[in-house]
Amino acid sequence: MVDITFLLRKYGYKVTPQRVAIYEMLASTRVHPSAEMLFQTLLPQFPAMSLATVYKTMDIFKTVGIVTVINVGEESFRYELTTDHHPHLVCIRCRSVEDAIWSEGVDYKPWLLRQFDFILHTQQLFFYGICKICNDTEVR
Amino acid sequence: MVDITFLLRKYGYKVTPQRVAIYEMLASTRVHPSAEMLFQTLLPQFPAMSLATVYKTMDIFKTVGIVTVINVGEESFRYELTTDHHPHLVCIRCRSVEDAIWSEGVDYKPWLLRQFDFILHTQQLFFYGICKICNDTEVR
DNA sequence: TTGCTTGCAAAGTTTTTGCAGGCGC
DNA sequence: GCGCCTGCAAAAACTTTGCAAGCAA
Repeated sequence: MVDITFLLRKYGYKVTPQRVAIYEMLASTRVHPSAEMLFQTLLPQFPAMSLATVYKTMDIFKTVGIVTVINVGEESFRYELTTDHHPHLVCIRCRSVEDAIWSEGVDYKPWLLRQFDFILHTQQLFFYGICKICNDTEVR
Repeated sequence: MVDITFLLRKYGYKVTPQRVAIYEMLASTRVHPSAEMLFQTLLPQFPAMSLATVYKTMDIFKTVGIVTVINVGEESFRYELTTDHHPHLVCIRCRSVEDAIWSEGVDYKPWLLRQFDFILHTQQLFFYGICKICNDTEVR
């Protein structure tokens, strides 16, 4: 957990209610919201809020490094607070995106360097399939 | 290698020069082109061609299963002919996307089912970093 | 007060859709 | 000849940008 107020100031950005609210929104959800989802969720709290503010805030959060952008093949991007690397489980039926715990994660860095002279910075693993809930509620 | 003529007919689609050319384009490159790249490359051959045709053809190819869509975090999607699963090496400097040979690939299917009740259909692994060429030509 | 931020609106990108003429079969 | 395809243009969806007023510091 990051002190968003401290972090923004540290990088020379001003602390505004919108930015704090967007951060708290991201910190309290596991759905990997899109800009539109964030916007809709915050609208009751900030009736005059603009989508542009969400995008501009995402830019700052990306710059500061606390937000990671993911794209699971939809039209729009989704955002999550940056954490240790973990794969995403994307349900091809309900479009949910969940985090997978990656304790048995493989370190591909040496392999990539040896085989392809490729210097690994980050990685994104997406698994597409049917999630537990969809499988349970399947029409049989 | 697929007989695109046969395949299109099999699914009730007509065989047009554009569709064949797009297929051959995909079969002869390793750059994972976007719709725009395909369009620009085919323009000399089909001066009247439209981007819409590229998109419509991609739809058909997806339906038929010979094209896989990948998104490495850019604004636009990239396309490749469907093959066995393999990770993609995305260079964060030159934006190139290369295939990695995945002989030592791990089968995550049992693990995902056991840990998350998740039924794996497909997967996408992206490794982001610096490719060999960029590393060699780096300004030191 | 200073100047970064916001919200609005307009513009920019990428992709989709509708339609009339054209071509595969 | 029939009906799917193409190319064009318009539209849709998402994101970015410019600007005037507002707020953080």
